[in-house]
Amino acid sequence: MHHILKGMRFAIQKRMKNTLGRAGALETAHGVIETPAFVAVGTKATVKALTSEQIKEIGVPVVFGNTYHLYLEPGETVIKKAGGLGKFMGWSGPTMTDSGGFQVFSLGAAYGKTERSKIATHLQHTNKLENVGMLSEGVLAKIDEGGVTFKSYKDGSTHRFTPERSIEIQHAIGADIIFAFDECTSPEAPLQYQREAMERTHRWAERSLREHRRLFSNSHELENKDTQTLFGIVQGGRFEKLRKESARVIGKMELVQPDGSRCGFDGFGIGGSFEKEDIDTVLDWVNSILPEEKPRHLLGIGEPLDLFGAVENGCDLFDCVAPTRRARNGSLYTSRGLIAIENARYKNDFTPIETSCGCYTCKHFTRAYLSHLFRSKEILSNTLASIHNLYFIIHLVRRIQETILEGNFARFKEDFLSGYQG
RNA sequence: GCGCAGGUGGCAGAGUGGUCAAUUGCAUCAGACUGUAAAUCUGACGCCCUUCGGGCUACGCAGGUUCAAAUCCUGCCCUGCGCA
Repeated sequence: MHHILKGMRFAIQKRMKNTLGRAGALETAHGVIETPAFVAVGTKATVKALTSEQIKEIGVPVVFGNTYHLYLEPGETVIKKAGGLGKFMGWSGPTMTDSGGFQVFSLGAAYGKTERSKIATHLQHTNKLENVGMLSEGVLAKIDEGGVTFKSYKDGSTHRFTPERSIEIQHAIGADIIFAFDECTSPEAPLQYQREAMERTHRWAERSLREHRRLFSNSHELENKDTQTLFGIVQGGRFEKLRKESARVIGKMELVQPDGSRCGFDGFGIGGSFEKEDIDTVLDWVNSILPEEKPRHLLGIGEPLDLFGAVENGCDLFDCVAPTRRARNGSLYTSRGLIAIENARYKNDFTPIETSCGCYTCKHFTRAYLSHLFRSKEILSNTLASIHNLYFIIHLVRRIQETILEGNFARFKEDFLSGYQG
């Protein structure tokens, strides 16, 4: 039985002048994503504190689950039996899964570090390989050529991910867009290690692609498997030479199919670690090389101010835990910058978080109420704050998309930046 | 009235002669958070001086012992429990 692989349709509708930015539309089996778009992170098949009904109302275009976490619990077979990630969580829109590559970093090199951000602000570069922490005691992830051996952060049990296993799990989970298994390195990793890791990530990318195709050709279940698409991930840290090399290798990586046709990745993830100031530069290097007709997902970024630069430098999709995590920690977005809702000054502030905001929270509740919910640790605080923050960031990116189409992105950016204190 | 237990920083509650301006939790006041080990984490928290550091006042009240007391002694005040 031979299926024609539909592949993913991505249409660029408008390109910005003098930058790499563009607006487009990405078609999935569960709906069209207008890009640029912000992807809501739903690691464990839940956008924390929100129901699928709520995320739909907020306007979330895609939900981003995590292979490692879903594999640990409830296990991919449960999700497969449920009918896939979307059905499992009662979400009818598009879904994506991360490959588990980020956990190589957060459970490996970053494990136990007070500073475990992938965004470095005060980097102390080193040339010592041991700083990567790949083999040290207590670390929960160990990397070798074949894959990564993990210890569960939950019960300490040992598990192993290979590119093939990650893809197999992602097929079972069944998201519309899945990612190749990669290694996200520490921002502190030296050039030599970054090169090693990048080259390994390239070999893993090819194995991921091969396994993805193999599972398709072996599959007797039609379902919607032939609509699942795979993104390859560009790495290379903060090094120009590596980033460009990675973009070239991943961008043109292809397999020859048994029928003679060639297939590469359906889109690209841009991963890894950055110094805050370098993000735009790195994106410019990478996106000038990646095939422009395919979508690019900037992994794990970002904050409002990061998004403008990322869009101008050619990215189409973004996911970030910031809005939901910040929300749960009482840090709320406003057009003038973040506010810490628990601060004493909001105890008697009976205005909404943002008067002009159209979200459910702002339409019904005051800062004083939110402040009270957080201070008294009421569970509703998480939900109301998450609704607001997600709405804020999703609509910010939606405005970006609209203004690109309308041709006044530059104006919108200027207006936003003039008000927002980062 | 008698017996027993006890009075410590906003609260709870450690400490029971020096290393105590005093453990810890809560509360309070700030800060952090970027492919979620995160409803988490960090810091400050008697007063004064510029940070290091230094000075001052403190463990119910008043005296005392001692080189040295939140810690020992005496008296007083107060609280809880039990007995009359």
